[in-house]
Amino acid sequence: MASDAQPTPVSAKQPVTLREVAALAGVSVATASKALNGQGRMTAETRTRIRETAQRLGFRPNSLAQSLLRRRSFTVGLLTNDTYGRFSLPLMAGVSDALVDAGVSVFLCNVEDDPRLAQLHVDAMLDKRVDGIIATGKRIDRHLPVDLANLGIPAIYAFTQPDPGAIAFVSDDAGGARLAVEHFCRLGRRRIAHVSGPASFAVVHARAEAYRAVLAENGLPVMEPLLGPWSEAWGHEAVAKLFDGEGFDGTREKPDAVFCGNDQIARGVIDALRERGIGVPDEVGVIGFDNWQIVAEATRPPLTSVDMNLAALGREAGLALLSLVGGEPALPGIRKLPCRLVVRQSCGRPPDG
Amino acid sequence: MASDAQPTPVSAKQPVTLREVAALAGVSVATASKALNGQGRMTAETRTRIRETAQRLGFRPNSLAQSLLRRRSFTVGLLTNDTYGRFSLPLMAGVSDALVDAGVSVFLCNVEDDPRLAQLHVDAMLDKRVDGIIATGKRIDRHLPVDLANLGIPAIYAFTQPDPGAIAFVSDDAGGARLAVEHFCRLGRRRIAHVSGPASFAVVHARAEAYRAVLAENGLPVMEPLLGPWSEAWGHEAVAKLFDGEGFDGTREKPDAVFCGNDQIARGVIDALRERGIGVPDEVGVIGFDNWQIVAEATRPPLTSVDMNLAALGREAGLALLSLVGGEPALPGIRKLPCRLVVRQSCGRPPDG
DNA sequence: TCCCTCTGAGAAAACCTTTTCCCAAATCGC
DNA sequence: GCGATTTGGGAAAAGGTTTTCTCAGAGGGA
Repeated sequence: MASDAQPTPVSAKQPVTLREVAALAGVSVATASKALNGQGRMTAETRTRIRETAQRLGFRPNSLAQSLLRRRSFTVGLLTNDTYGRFSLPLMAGVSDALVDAGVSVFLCNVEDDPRLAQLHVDAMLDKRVDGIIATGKRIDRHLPVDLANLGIPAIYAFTQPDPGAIAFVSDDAGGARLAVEHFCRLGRRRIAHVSGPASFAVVHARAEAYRAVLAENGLPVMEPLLGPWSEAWGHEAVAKLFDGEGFDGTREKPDAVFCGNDQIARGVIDALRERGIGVPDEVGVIGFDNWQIVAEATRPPLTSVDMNLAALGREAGLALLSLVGGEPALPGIRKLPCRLVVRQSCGRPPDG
Repeated sequence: MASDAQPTPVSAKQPVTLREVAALAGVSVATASKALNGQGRMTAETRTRIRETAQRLGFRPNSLAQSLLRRRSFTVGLLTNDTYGRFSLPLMAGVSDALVDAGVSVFLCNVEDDPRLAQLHVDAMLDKRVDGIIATGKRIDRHLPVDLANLGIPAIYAFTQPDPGAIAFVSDDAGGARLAVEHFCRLGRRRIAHVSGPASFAVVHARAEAYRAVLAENGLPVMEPLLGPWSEAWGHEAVAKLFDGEGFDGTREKPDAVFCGNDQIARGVIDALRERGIGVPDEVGVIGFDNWQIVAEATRPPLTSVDMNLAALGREAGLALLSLVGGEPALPGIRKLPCRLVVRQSCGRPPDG
């Protein structure tokens, strides 16, 4: 059939087994296995002959058989309830990146918020003997609808509420807010407002706390954060409240900076300011949160925003799971990963730029 | 240890094997297997005793062992190069949905546009004996950087360029464009412009063709489509060209409708029209493409848009792969799935609404 | 020459389940 | 009561790999 000096292996319809390699090389499967894995003792000649035979046949070991024997499948499950969201994408990419380098494949499990579906997926993962599970979500303060605590395999939580005693990676929202507000301070802004999302989100409070703290540290007036939906429309509305209302801190002064809870709100704020003829960033600086690139770059002017480094967060989670699977001990707890400020043009330039 | 009338099985650290079930039930593994699978012949009493034992121990068969034996892993690989995009998400969710119902798990393979990475993933899938592969992308007219043709397992393409002789599911872009333009016609719009993406995209031409065809069928003037980047900024620019330029079809008449190649362009168009004081939808109707919900709902007024039904497309792809894996024959070729028009407020109400 | 040690390689068990074949006991027909 | 069939259940192979144990032969020392 195939010429016997074939350089590239034919991709066989039926995968070639170790037994076939061994037969063709004239040795036992045991010897063939050892030759290919660098184990055992044999003549160099035997080893290379077996290796060449394997190469020629395009032999690749059956992972299923290996996994069965080793009790390690080099596979993990990735649970998410953020199917349509933009948070899970970079997160998943980060996880996947970290794992593919270690030869570990990732099962994608979209569980929505359905406990039945979640349990279905978890059971399937367990049956397929995944080495571990990573749980990710769209909200830091919400549980996935399934318990991952006593599965007998390690679990890591990323950007979702962990079970007690587990290991979780989340963004440092307070730190991110600090980054934004301190940047405004450095730029000389004095009346910094905060427009954020619904009070039911934990991150809203974390960011608001940090906002207050930084202003206090800098001796600047604090305006009670304006809370509403995570939408452009709310950004518009908030501008009306900020600029038609009582003004800042009881005085009649208007804000010269707005720190927004996400980029959609920021987009609404910027559009509303423009419609009022208020210059951004000259009269009012705006900073968003999430660094949703496609939105941040489409605002006029392009939006400065806090990036949660979700891909990096995913990487960390992946690496942590790997080390857990490898048997290394790790302390439970929540690890907050720093955000970074992506400066574009909506906040103004540094004075000594 | 555990009380022997335990209703919910303890999730054992070490998964319990069939051998243990058999031992506890006082039968051989063969009998135990047959009892649980409804095979073989035995007393009803024996069968229920074995089943209850399995239940009590929380026995779940090891998929690895089953797969090894059956030569079927109930697992498929999902290749994508659209990590950060919004197209792959609904697509992947659709695929996942279709497969999870059949008890099939999905390996997520993010290959970017890196042939090395793609080959790495494909090899890993093959080693893990996936039953099939689904290839998805962010562009209908681009290949994934790897050849899926002679792998010995079935492959289905969804929203990406297939290998010749393969089965692919794509959106019917021409049909989608038809939907939009015909809707404008029904609403009585007479001077319908088309602002779309770069000429390097196949869909741009498909949609432009359909645009021309519908206008011709209705005896309406055709304006050469305006091509540019897929961005809001281009939408702004295009409005300038449309409303400052020569006007429609050589006359000085301005468009009363704009069909846009995606929702971002449409958003730019609507914003630009508002800034010029041109009423949407009263003076000019606007329809977008992609139905990117978060954008479409944030425009003022909310954007009517063509939806490619990507989740349904993913479902179809998943089901097709399943039937291929099941051994059912299928004709190669490209299946175009219909789009649907999601009517919001940017296009105006039907005359006899 | 004899005994011991090393070397190269194979046999077999293990991982866990499914399935085919087989066997002993029980039942049936007459 | 005897041969034929059915019934209930077990033994073993298969799936592909890894690893431990074993063993035959070769070489070395005395």
